[in-house]
Amino acid sequence: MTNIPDIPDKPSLDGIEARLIERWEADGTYRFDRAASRDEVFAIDTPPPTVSGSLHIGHVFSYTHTDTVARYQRMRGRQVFYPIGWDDNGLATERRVQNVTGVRCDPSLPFDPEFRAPYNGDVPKDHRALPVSRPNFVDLCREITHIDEQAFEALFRRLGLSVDWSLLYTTIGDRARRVSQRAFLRNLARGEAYQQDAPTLYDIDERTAVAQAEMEDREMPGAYHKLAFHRLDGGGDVFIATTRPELLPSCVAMVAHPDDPRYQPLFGTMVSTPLFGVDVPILAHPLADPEKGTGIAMICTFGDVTDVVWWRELNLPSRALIGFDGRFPGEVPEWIATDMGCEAYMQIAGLAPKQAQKRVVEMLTATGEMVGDPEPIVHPVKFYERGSRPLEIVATRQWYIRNGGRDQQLRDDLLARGDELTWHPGYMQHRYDNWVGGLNGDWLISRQRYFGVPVPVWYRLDADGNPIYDEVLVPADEALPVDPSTDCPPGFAPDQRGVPGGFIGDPDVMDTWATSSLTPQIAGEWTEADSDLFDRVFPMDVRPQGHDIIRTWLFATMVRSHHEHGMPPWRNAALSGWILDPDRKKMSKSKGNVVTPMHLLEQYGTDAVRYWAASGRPGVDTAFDESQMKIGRKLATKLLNVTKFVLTFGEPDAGASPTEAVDLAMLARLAAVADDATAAFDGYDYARALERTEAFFWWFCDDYVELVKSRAYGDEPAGSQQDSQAGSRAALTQSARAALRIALSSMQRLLAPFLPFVTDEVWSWWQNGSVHAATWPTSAELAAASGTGTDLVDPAWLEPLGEVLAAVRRAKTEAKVSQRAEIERLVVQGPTEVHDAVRRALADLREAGSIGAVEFEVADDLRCVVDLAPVAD
RNA sequence: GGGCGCAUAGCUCAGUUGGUCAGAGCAGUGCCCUUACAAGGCAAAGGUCGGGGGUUCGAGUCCCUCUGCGCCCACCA
Repeated sequence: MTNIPDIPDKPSLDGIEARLIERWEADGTYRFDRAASRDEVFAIDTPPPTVSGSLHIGHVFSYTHTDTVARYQRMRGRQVFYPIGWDDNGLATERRVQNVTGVRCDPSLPFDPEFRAPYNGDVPKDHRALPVSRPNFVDLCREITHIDEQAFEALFRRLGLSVDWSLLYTTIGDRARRVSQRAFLRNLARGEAYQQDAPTLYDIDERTAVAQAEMEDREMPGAYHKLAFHRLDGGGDVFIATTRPELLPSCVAMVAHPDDPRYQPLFGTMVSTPLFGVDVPILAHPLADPEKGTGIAMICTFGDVTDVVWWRELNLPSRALIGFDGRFPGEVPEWIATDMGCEAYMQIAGLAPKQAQKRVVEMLTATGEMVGDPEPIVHPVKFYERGSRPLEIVATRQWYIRNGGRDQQLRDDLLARGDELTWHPGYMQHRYDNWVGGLNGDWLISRQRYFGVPVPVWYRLDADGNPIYDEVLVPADEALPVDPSTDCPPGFAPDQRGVPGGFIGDPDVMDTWATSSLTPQIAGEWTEADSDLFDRVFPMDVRPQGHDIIRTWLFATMVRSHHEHGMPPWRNAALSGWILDPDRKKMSKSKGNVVTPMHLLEQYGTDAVRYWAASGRPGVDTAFDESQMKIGRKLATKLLNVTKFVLTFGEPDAGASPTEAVDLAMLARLAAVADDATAAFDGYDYARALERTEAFFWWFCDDYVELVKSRAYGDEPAGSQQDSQAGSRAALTQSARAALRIALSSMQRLLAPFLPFVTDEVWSWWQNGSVHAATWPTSAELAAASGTGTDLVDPAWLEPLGEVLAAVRRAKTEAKVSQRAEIERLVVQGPTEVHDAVRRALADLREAGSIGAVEFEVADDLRCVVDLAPVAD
């Protein structure tokens, strides 16, 4: 079982990371066995980090949590499927590439094989982005992400993640594109994916549609403008308050609540809009809020999401003006007929909303149709989460996947799927339920961007060369992945592209979530030729992720799995909290309070940083705290030293086993800790497992080892007092040495998920193989190893024993003498149970405390009287 | 407007079916070169468990309510 110990004279944590990372890789310590069956496997749906983002201490935090669970399950004997991927496609990457290289994509340009990016970082402020072709741009994206991915890999390896690096994938890679397109086409075939021409939230800077899940509200300054609409019956004016007077030319109606007595008489009558003189009806709808503004609103196509609802439910015409470029068209729209209206419109033609608003207000002021000054307010405005200007609503043709946002049955089904998961912590399910319950439309997956998985379809062109969007041409399955901008649909030749009667490729790519929602399928090699992996790993055991992306990643993955497999993609969802800076603000790049992780790993050692991370309980936001890392480093150092100490005694004799009460009690206490840690890990509560193990470990070092070290040395007992600890001195020594080693082995394994480096280092001093391939300790194992079967003594009596030991130390501390100082006489006052406890370990206690005589007195409470020996000088 | 979470020593946090549950670590203080560890060890001190009600023989622990902080969601003219 054991080697000859190979213990350094001066154990050190320095440099162990590099050495062990290399050994793990060479030995395949974390290699997944592809022959394992599903019930032998523990499968993890690892989050693929967005490599265009910055390396963040948050990565260290949450990935460590998952890694501790992976290591635990591996030691429990499961084949751990622990893949890793990089999420590299998508708009985030495009923006990073634009910022770093100083280019922008212009899909109308031809490919330039000689192209080189003008910059590599440090783009001057006054630089105007250089237009490049789509293929050139995509090449640049691939280059930049490759560099980013190497930095991520370096960090994740240094962090000691026990992922199987041979399973590495990227979301722009061939397999991910193939799986993503195949899943989409199957959604399409089943009617779960569809296209629709409808008002869509649109980012005019990025020139792409965005999904509900990607929107966020921001508090923005605005102002109520009170405008006069003129009743056609000559009954005077009707006043509305609006924050967007520039949308006046898009007004299609006015609306008030059906129960509002102020406006009931006007329902069905017409008014003329100020400035533009367009006649619009006054209508009733329950969404109108009598409390807001003047209680009556103008409906524009489209100012906000409510306008879309009104437009749809009241069957109103569309008078949309703001286009893809975010500007008003240069021509007067047909519905503005009056000379004055045309003149007014020309004042804002070609302008962006902000400038248009200024002009419109000036004109309204001039005509007297605006009452009073604008009243400043602060109100929430919808933004793309990565955007810098408010979203506009533009009518466009887009692809959607059904997610229950328009279908109560599907919504209920997906809510029920949420119930099938076990959530850690449980209250996180509320966020899922909340989100699914509040969806107001299907999932918009098409993006008018470039670096992503192409929507894998083409459209027939009619005799005039216009696309027939109802005639969707799909690729053959074996052709996947395809790029419709260069590949041809089945049955067509390249020269038919773009010509009447021919075809045209869909120009869009899919949202990055449309691909990352398939991580179980991508990592599991779903539908891939010659692979039976998927059936061995799906459904997966756990999805670990941040709680902030329940509405996006978790939900999207659930939607895809529900459609494709009719089941949840995992059994458990484990949510990590965020890292807060010491002032309890969320760390983010924009706040400038981000801590980069690599230097921390170098300064404190990986184990120490992992210790800090693992102290953060599941789902709980945790403050960044370097003092915790110092404690973690102390723990790792202590493990080095105590291992060295225990192993110094040499191997116990063959057949030796713990027999002494204090040794057996220590092991019994450890057995309870092992069971506690096991239960905690089974519930994904790694933090609790660590806390219990750590508490035991320090008690073991500070009390137990101090108590038995003299006996373990084999020293002759001091003094001649008859102790209750019977048996030959040699047998007592063997008992201590055996117990120390049994405990050491268990503690190294219990700490291995948290401190993978130092535990494997100390394990290698006396054991074969890696600690990470060793078996997780259990109470049954400890009972067997202690040679007593299950008959371990109740460790409760260790408590009063510890108190007596502390009392002895206290007396010496208060007397300001060394802990080695001799004690002439110790009187233990207390109940007889305390006497019994002390007697069970009397010899150990006397040697540990350098105690001469021990006397006992019966009392209600435990007290010790300590008579120090006279100082010798 | 709806929902969720948090509020325990100066700091970071444990306290899982209500009954040694008032704890740990850090910081601060004091002591000790003790043969595994001085980038260490030992110890003393620190809190009316956010406020107020209630249930109970008994409540950080359950219920109600209030306050503060944070987060998620919402159709925000």
